[in-house]
Amino acid sequence: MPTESSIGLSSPVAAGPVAPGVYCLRVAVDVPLLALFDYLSTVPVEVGVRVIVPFGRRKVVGVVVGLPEAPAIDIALVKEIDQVLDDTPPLSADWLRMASFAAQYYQRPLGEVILPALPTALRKVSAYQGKLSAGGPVQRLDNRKPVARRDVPPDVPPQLNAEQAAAATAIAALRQHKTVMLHGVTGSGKTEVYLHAAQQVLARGKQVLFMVPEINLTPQLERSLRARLASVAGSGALAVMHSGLSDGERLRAWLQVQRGQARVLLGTRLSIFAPMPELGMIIVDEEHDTSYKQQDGLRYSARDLAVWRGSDLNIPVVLGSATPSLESWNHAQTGHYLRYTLAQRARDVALPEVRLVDTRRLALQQGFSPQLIKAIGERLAAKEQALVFLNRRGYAPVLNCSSCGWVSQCPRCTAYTVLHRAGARRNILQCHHCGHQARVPAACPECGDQDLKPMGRGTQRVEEHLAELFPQARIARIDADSTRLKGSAAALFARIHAGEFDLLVGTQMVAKGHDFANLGLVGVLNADAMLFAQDFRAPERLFAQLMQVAGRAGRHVKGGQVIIQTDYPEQAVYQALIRHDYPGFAGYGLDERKAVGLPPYAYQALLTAEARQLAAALDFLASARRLPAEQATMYEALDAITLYDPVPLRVVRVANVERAQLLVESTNRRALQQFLTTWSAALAGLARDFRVRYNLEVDPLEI
DNA sequence: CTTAAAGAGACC
DNA sequence: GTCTCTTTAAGC
Repeated sequence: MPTESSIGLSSPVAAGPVAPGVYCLRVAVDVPLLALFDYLSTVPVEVGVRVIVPFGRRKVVGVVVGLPEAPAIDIALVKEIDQVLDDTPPLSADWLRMASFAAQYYQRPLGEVILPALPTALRKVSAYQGKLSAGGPVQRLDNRKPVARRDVPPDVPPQLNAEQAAAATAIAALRQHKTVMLHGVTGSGKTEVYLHAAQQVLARGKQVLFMVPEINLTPQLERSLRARLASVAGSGALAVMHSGLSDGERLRAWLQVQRGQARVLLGTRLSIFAPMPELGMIIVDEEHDTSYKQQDGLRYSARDLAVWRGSDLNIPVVLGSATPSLESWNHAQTGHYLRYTLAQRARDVALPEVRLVDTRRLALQQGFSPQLIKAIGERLAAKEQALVFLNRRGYAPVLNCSSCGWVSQCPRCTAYTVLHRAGARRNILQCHHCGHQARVPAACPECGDQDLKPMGRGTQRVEEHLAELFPQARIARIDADSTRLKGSAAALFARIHAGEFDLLVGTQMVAKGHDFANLGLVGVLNADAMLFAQDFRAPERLFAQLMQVAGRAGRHVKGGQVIIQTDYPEQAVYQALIRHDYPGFAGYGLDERKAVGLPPYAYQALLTAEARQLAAALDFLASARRLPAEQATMYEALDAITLYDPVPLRVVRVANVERAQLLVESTNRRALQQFLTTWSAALAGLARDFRVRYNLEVDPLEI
């Protein structure tokens, strides 16, 4: 039977020995079981210490999370631990509290939260085999001194404007937890505010966690952090953490922050789980960015956990964005969050003019309106750069038969395959869901017609067309294909910044973070594709994306301009964009959400099932849906919970697996949590009966 | 009669 | 998840 406190932590106070010289340890191991496991030890061990324990036939690394007075099962069945790996706990009580909260909130076993959060070297038994020192615990955490960083001369902080100064001063003055929303238009200098506030926190001897959505896109941020923080915290005070690090690099960064040698951690979502014993402030830049949500395993929101951790540690949390999530904006509106607005661009450059081109009655040339072509020509003539932006969705070039209407489709997924250029001359069809590749057929497989044409415009075709229109222009294409190789993205952006290109064609990748000095025009070809997506957050995302890509224009050059081609210029999203009016858009969006009872006015969880046959997935979900009513006595406040009908996913089949989902909703977060805890415990058995795989996601971003 | 593949269940 | 034991099916 699972222990009563199977997820929660038990008291960290050492219980007395079970017998003279025998201690009981409650250990979390990385298995998908909602239980903790008790072991015996002949030496006292503290909570937060790693141990090697026998688990079934194998040995695994576990973390001591409790010291119960006695084991939860018959003591005769309890095994003895193999080894103690740490003298002092590398994981503090507050770190374990956060892990425990995440495990409960996201309905996962504690061990599945704790162990994957550790660098691989610290959770692999193999790392310790053969290193046994006789009689005592093995060498635990690496004790090397951090490699001294090359000194960077501290640069001179630019003068803050009044808005920046007010925000920075107020944030730095906070001596207890408060979540601060820093709402600043692109180019308003949010980073300066972060840096100023961070310096104050560092000067008080505290550590700072600085989270960004994607680290590779912001090398300039790392540089300025390094330069600016050196004067306050010394060189070597910055550690960087993201998924692109090697095991060794990750371990070193983890140890540096865990020992307090690094004073600032710059990292992606996974850095929320970094142990920081003297954490004094958490900054979440671009808080609306969906990269903060982990999409597999423990599906946590690093931004939400940052707010929780800040509250638990009683330290300030700063959420910055030009286009905050409606969840965060709502907290600011209701006064839960403190809000500071940066309305002025830091440099003396006006926001770009946003123009809508109504494409309903226009003859488009390969997707380009005459207005956009003309505007591009003008910018090129003025020796400025122009960027053509494409939404990936609905715009990928599928292969189409002009006589029978056949469309290239993936044999394993309910999705079209997309035409790609592989190498110099060969074309292939690739599925974006499962990666399946096929040769381009010589003739239509349905009717034999040889007239197969790509439909829709991928970046490649847009690039080709622009080359025809502007033969003298040097064109760079920036998408997943052209930046596949490691380091190639950085190299391409370096060439762009060096002015080697006149015209840029790109997808989402170009929207984030880049400061193109000479960019005067941004053209958006197919904004509408996202407008009518079934996901209720689609307009919010479209607004954020367009606002962000618009912000690339005219950061330095005067008279920056954005041209958005649309069939629906009257839509609220576009109207708000013209006015650069995020608050207006957010107010409208929140009213809509309130009217239909969507987040942030409701809380959701999504149960997804997959099986070879869709029917099996749907049957499982239908059964899961009936469960609460059938076992009503096990549940509290069932009437606060809405269970919707199971439905197939929009892309039903991926890699020959068919998927369906069931949405759970409540206006009461606590009730939903209670429900999920009871429900999820029953799902494992049910899934085995139906032979389906399933996943329960709390606060899903896409439904 | 032998071997392989698919379920069941524990894991402290 | 991983490992083991048990049952059931396929192979010759």
